[in-house]
Amino acid sequence: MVEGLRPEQLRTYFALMESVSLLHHAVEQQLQEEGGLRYVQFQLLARLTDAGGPLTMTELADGVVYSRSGLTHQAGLLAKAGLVTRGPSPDDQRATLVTITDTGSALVARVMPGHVDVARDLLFAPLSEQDLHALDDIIGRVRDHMRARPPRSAAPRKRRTAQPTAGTDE
Amino acid sequence: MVEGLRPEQLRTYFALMESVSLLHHAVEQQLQEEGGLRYVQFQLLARLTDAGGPLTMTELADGVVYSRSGLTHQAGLLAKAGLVTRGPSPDDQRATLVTITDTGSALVARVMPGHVDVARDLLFAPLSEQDLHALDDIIGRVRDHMRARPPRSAAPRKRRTAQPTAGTDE
DNA sequence: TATTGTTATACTCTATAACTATA
DNA sequence: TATAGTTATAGAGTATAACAATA
Repeated sequence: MVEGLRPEQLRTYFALMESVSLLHHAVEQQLQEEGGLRYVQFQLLARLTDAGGPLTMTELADGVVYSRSGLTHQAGLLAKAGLVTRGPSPDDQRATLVTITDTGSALVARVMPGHVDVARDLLFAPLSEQDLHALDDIIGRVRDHMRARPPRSAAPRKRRTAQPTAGTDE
Repeated sequence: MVEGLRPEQLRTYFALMESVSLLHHAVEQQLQEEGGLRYVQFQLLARLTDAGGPLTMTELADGVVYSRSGLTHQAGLLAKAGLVTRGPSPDDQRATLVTITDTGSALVARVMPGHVDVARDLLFAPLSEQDLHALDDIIGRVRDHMRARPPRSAAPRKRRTAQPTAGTDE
C-alpha cells in the first residue's frame, strides 16, 4: 500500500514544514539574543518550570532530545551556566535529578515575553479566533498521535551513506 | 504592549513545535536510510524538480537555508554525489545555475514513496477530511505571512547575555 | 539482564568574515 | 557600490558505541 498523498496533502505538509522552520529559526534567534539559549535548552528549562520540581534525565528528555548523550550534553551546559543543578535521586540511585535554579527561573522569565512576541507575530498574527481553535484542536491531536507512535520502526537495518547516495538501489 | 499569549495559544504553539520536531526527525531518518539524504538536500532537489529547470543559488536558497555559505556547502555535496550540476548563467555572469541530473531525479523518485508514507502515517493519519482542509488553509496562510516577514529585525546588534556556554570558566 | 547516565569520539551543519568577480 | 558565490574556519549540536553503576 504505497498510496501517495493527494496534492493538497503534499502541499499542506510542505507548508507546515516550512512554516515551522521559519518559526523555529526566528525563535532560535530571539532566545540566543535575549538569553544566550538554544531552543532545546529553553525547552528543557520550560519543562522543568512546568513540572514544578526536579525531573530525572529520562523524564526531561522525552520529546525534546533524541539521544541520551545529547541530553547529558545540554544538561551539562545548563548546569555550567548555573541554570540547573544535578543531584542523585533518593528513589533510584541510578537516576539523576535535575532541578532548575532561581537563576534559571529568572532567565526563563526574562526571555519569555520576547519569545511569546515572536510566536504571536509570526504564527498567530494571520489567524482568526476560529483558526486558532481549529489549529489547537488539530495539532493537539497530531501531537498525541505522534507521541504514541513508536520511533518509526525498530531500526530494521542500517545504511551508512555519509554522502547522498546516487542512483539505483545497491 | 507586551500582551502575552493566552494559555490556549501557548499550548498550540508548543504542540506545533513538538509535532513538527517529531515529524522532522522521522523524515530525516527515512531520507537518510532510503537515500542518504538530509531533509535540506531533499528540499533542494524537490525545489529543482518543482521548478522544472535550473535555478540560481539565490533562488534555490529561499526559505530552505539561512546562509549563503550553507547553501554552497549543501550544493557542493549534491554535486559531488552527482545529483546536480552547476554552471554559469548566460544572463548574469555572477550567478551559478544549478540543474538537477537524471540521477538526482531518480533519487527523488525513489525516496518519495517512503517519504510520503511517513507524512501520512505521522501527520495525516489522525486527521479527518475536514481537518485536512482546515489545516491546509490555516498553515498556508501562516506560511505566506511568515515569508512576507522580514527576517525579524535587520540584525540591529548582536548581544550575548548569560549564555550557558560562557561565564564560569571550567 | 535491563536501565540510567556519562564519556569519548566522530561527523555534520551552520554561520561569520574575508575574498573574487561581475552589475 | 551592490550583488552572487565561494572559501576558510571556527563553533555547536547530535548520535553511536563503550562503559560504570544500580535495579
